[in-house]
Amino acid sequence: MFPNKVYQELFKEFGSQHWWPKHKGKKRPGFDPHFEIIVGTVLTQNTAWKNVKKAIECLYEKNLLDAESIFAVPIKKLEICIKSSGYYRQKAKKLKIVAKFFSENNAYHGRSSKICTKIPTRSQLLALWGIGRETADSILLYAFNHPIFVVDAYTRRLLAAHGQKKLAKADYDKIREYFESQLPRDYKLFNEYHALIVRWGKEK
DNA sequence: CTCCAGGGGGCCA
DNA sequence: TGGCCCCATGGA
Repeated sequence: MFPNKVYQELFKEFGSQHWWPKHKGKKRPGFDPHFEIIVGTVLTQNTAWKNVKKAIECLYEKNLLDAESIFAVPIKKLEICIKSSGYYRQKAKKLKIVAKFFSENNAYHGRSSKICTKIPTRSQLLALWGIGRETADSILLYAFNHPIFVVDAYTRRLLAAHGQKKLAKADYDKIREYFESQLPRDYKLFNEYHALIVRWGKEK
């Protein structure tokens, strides 16, 4: 397949998907929109976005949409708040770990006036319990505008649908490197492409 | 009723 | 490495 050509076709069919950023700090004044994206990447693991939205709203209402607050809040309260996103015990633990990482790295302060500029490395993220390759890459791409191609189950189906049966079953990083080698290294392109692939997959 | 969503960790051969 | 199983809610 020709990744560039497929992208054009998908965009022509579905248009812009408006994944992240969903709002640039306007919807939640006082909170760093980047950290909300990071929370979203964790909560949406194998979960419908609709269920995640409720959880994020709850976190916002309880002033828990920044690293320091999540790090400090009792985990039980966190669990109750994110219950709608499923796997809520595991995800509460994951959010705690992620919040600890970003507060210790002095990356997020929860206030828009101190937005993060320090980009974590992929291996730093992968070292965190609960952060696998797809989530790490989603954080880098969607929260930090780092041009890395996010691979998921739909990406494999897309490859298979275009005759790349072999590559579709290959290792995550082989697929990622394939797309990255075939496309200009543009974070906006990667952002939209992954979202379009998911949209395509849901269309079935 | 079943199936699955914007995955990842643990375990075992 | 690769294949299972588990985690859990909510909508179709």
